[in-house]
Amino acid sequence: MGTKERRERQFQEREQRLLAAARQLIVRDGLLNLQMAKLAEVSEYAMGTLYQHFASKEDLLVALMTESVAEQAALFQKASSWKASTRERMFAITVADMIFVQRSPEHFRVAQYAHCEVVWSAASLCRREAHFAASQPVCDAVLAIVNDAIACGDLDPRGMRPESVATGCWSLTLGVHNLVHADGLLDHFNVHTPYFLLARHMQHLLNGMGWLTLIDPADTDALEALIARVRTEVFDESE
Amino acid sequence: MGTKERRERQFQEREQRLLAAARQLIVRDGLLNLQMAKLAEVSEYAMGTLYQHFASKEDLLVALMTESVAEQAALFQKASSWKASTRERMFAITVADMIFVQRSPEHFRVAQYAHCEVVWSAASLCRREAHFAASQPVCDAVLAIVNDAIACGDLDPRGMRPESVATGCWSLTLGVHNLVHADGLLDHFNVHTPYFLLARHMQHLLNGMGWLTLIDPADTDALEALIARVRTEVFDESE
DNA sequence: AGAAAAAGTGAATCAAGTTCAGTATTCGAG
DNA sequence: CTCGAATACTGAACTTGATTCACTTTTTCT
Repeated sequence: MGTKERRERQFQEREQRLLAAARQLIVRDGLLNLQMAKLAEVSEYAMGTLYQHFASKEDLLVALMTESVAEQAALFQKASSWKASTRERMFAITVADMIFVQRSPEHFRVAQYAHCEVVWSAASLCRREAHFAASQPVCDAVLAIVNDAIACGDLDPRGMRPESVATGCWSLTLGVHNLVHADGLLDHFNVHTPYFLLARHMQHLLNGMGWLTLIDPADTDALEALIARVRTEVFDESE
Repeated sequence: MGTKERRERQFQEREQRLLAAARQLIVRDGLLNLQMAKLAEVSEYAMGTLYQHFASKEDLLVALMTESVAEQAALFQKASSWKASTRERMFAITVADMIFVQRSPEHFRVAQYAHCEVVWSAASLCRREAHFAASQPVCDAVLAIVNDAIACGDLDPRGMRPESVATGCWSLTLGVHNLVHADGLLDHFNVHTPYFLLARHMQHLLNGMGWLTLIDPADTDALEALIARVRTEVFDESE
């Protein structure tokens, strides 16, 4: 009989509901004010029940981040399998990230926090492993593009392994996310459209690697147009 | 009489001793295990005395980060005022960062954590302002190079403000720091010399911006040599 | 010297995460 | 359908560690 299976499924469903409730609380009150007791209250479960799902508060945060990463992976997949040149597909990854940040504004704050030693090491091993597993498709989507580019001659890696190529793009993106989320840092520094700037610097980086077809990063109109095109063509987004 | 002044000076000295003790505790036991009670014990002051200096534990962490930033600023100054081409000076900033991470391995973990909303917003306003103030020389050192490069024609910003140029380099660097400190992420991703890779990607980025004199990032021997040269020539480091 | 002010102390308080003994529900055999 | 076992759920009690504040000690200044 499927009793066991049904139980398992209901357990998973509840976990999703808990995560959704936690996410809502974070969006509403901020990460700082997330409390297990409040989560228990709004989700209408007892404390003990929460702890059936999450070994600790930190565990919950890692789970939350992992859930978001699955969404990110879906966007990256779309970018990766777009029928376009490898250079355009790589750029589409950056656009995917821009869209992701827009759709899940809380994700990056959670991820930044959850990646800190303090939180990460307090999460259970299996959550951490699940997070790695969920991140794999994200990596794969990017690596597929890099490999295609090398295979078709768009990119001469000149001794770099595909992972090393990808790490450059990844770092640049991650760095911008960090700056954006560090309080009023960028305002203080007079940078007001960080993600457009990311797009431009990504083009600098790709040009610098010699990834064909080179484009002119200074042509901001063309860059805007490209972003808009990717948004509609790959992600069915208007605006 | 200088009673007030002496008091003030002794208070500052004690604060430095407290920060040093906290840093030692973090290095020894990890950020996770930093406890105010332990700090009180090793520094031989009472709890209440600690709280004369730091409004909260978070406040202490921000203070710790600010202290490190001053050290970073000193390294960046050296790089910025090096008598060399603007391109070389800009690259020296990256090397300064590599040295900084080496010298203060705990800094980045603390900074990553302290920049999270959870910690940052729990620190006192004046600590946060002090942190901005301490960061200013770091920004200035980089901006000076960008401005010089524009002035002497090494770099055509093509519509970017100097801050935007700097933000690209900053993001790339910050992103690498993040990846390095995210547990076993890079190992898992098969990247084993992240800071050398950073150097290479920085050259890609600078080349991509058209920052003269262009160099060949694929010539890893030359890159190693350049790093070594900057280390000895600018920072009096052997090895 | 001695009163007032300032600085220092650490036990008590408080907040929030975590546990677990007790209660309720579900399951499956008879 | 009933009942005992197994499983799940509950929330009050416990624990940990940050923070406070009534009290003590030291310093200052007349």
